[in-house]
Amino acid sequence: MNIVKVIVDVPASSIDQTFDYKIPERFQDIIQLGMRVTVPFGPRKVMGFVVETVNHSTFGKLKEIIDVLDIYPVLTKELLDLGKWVAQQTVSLQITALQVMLPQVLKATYKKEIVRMTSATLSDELEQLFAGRDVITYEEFTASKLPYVRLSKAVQDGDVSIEYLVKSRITKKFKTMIRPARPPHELEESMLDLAKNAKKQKQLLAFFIENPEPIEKQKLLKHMNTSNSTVNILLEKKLLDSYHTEVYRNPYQDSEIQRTFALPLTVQQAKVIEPMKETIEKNMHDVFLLHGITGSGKTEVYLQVIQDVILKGQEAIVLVPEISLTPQMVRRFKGRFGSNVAVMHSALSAGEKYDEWRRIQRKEVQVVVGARSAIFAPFENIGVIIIDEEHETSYKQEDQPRYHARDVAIQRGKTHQCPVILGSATPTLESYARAAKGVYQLATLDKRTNEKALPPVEIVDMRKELHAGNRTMFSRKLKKAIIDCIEKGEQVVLLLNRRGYSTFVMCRDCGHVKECPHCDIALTYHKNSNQLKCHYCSYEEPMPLHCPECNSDTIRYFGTGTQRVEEALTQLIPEASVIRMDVDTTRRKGAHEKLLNRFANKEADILLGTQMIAKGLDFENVTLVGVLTADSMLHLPDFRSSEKTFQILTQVSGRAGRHNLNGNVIVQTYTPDHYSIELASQYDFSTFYNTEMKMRKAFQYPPYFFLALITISHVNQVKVVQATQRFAQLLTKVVKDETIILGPTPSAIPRIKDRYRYQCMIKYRNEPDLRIYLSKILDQFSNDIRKDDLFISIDMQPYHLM
DNA sequence: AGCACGCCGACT
DNA sequence: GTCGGCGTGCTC
Repeated sequence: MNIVKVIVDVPASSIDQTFDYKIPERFQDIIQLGMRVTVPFGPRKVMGFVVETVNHSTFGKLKEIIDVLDIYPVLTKELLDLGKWVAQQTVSLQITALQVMLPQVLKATYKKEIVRMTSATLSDELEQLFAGRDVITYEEFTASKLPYVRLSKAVQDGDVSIEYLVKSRITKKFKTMIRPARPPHELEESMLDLAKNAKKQKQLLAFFIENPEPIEKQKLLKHMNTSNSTVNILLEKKLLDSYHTEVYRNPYQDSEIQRTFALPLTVQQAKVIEPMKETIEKNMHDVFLLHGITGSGKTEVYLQVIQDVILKGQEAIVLVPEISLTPQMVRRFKGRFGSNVAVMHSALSAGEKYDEWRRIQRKEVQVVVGARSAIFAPFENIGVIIIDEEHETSYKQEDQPRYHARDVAIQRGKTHQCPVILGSATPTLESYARAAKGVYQLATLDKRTNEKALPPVEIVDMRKELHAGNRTMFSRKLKKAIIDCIEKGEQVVLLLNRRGYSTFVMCRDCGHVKECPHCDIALTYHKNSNQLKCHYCSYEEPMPLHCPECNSDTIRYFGTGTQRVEEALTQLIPEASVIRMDVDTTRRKGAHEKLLNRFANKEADILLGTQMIAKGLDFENVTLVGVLTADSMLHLPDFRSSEKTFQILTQVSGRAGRHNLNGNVIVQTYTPDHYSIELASQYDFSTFYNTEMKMRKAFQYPPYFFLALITISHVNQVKVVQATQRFAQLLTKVVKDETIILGPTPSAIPRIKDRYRYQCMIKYRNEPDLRIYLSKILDQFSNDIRKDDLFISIDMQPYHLM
């Protein structure tokens, strides 16, 4: 085995294959599958992953590996294979699929340097540039505006050389440890030799005689109430010894979390958990769809399943949507499994993520709780994979590789022969349909653990409010309920379903709406800065005083941002104190938790927010949940809009009356008869499922059809239309007759950053080779992509049709 | 993707 | 002759 096959870090479709390299003698015993290496690639030097070791190559003139970047492989054989699978499934590049499995710090960065190779005098220009140094950066050369030929000439003459550097961004954190340098009895002897007044030194030695184990310097100083100098004296006398050791950054201070133990299960929970445990016991793969209403104790089921897996010596992956990965949630897992848990969360710093990842890699933990990308945790003996809130759209990655964590989970479940548990109060139609067909095992929890009924939901018809002369965004009923609630000393959660709504600016005289000059989308008004901003590019401009069209001064902003609701709320109910949660108030790290803590401590009567307040929050004093505009997302051009509306209403309703107090839910809408709103108010999932399935069937959408979305963009509109047309035609030739190809149609946002966007939708039932067709067609466009700046994106099973 | 190489046209 | 611009082809 002296040859390796390497996937190099060059994201281009023509490079999406392995390249063979010889292993030089010095790396023979070191190199392993899944390690990162640097290799020569043309004139450059790039990072690559070793994906195979072989004895011979069909390629003639092999180059040698330059360097090995890892001591331990960063990817297992399983993950290498999984990377290939992900790339195939999502029609993306293998290198992108492998990169996404690793923490950011392991991604290589490249630098070029120009190194002086001779002591002889260089040309005047170069001497000036080097200014006495031996090495300059390539950027310095570019900035000097010297012709490139001067450099290439000097390289040819051997006067200078261009060095390609591959750097990694790893940072490690160290701490100083102190330990006795001699055995206790020798320390005791030394203690007698110390000066009489050396009280602190004696105390320190006494401490180490009692506790000979190494201790962190910081802790020692604090514990002994002494200073650095005392320790230093003892270090100099060689009585103590100090050394550095690496510390993992621990974003959650474990010690403060109280341990919890398995709760007694309800009859339903016990019944549901049985087949799961059996599957784990027998090392079998199966997919369970755990359909459990809010408060039915899904988490306890997860915890006890994981407990079994740990006892078996296996590992567990738990996926949680980004927004519900709150400290509350983390505490539940750390409380049960202590430091045996790693947490993977996007709010962690790059260094923290790397540390958590290494704890997994080194098998220092058996459980990982994390958002989407935690599905790639480098465990080797997985016993269960759990996906909580299975319906959450954040499990689908929006950029390449556009994978869905659920699909990856099932793939890994198959290789590890372990169960996958999908949990939700409102499963996706896709999953529920599979459960109905018997592909997944359906497990139902329809009783709450506290035996309390779900809070009653009241629908308020906002059209009637308007007719009755109420022009505010609060119905009379909701207003009264809020006041009553606050009077009783209880709290309110208000959901502003803002998607599809934003604060756009319109002239009341002529109806002119301010749009972004680079994107076909209305600008959004930001009150703090009094600026109009585009949410798709970085464009911004000051809020105009007069309409640019008719010069009228009646230009105003419309829509219901959380800021406006807050203002209206304080006007309507001045005595209420409000905490507002949206992207603006939660941008800062930790802000999210702070706001929630303030609300939990009853520092405010009302928590007002967007989607992010609908998930998993549990406040015992909340008895009223209000939804201001239930139907705001219903009119979006998205075939899942009914499903999403049903989900969010069900989720947020579950926030009321979770404990001793009884809850109430008020839902305001302009379309009270819509089935998603009506059925959500009755918590009737199965009727919703049946109704929605009929719609999906009629309109040929998932789960009856699979989707693939091709989006093509270019600055020239004609070119985009032509390219999209051609793509559709090429595809039509190869697919089955029953497969539907729609388009070219302009995308929902027809222009972003001055690029026109057209798309083509593929609806299919059975096209085993579709991905191959797509990549072949993509190859036919390679010239346009490379030279003409054409951009083509392929999204299999898209979530957003934009 | 990046880089070299080669050809061409423009400019000194 | 010198330089930049751009099309082409290659990367184990």
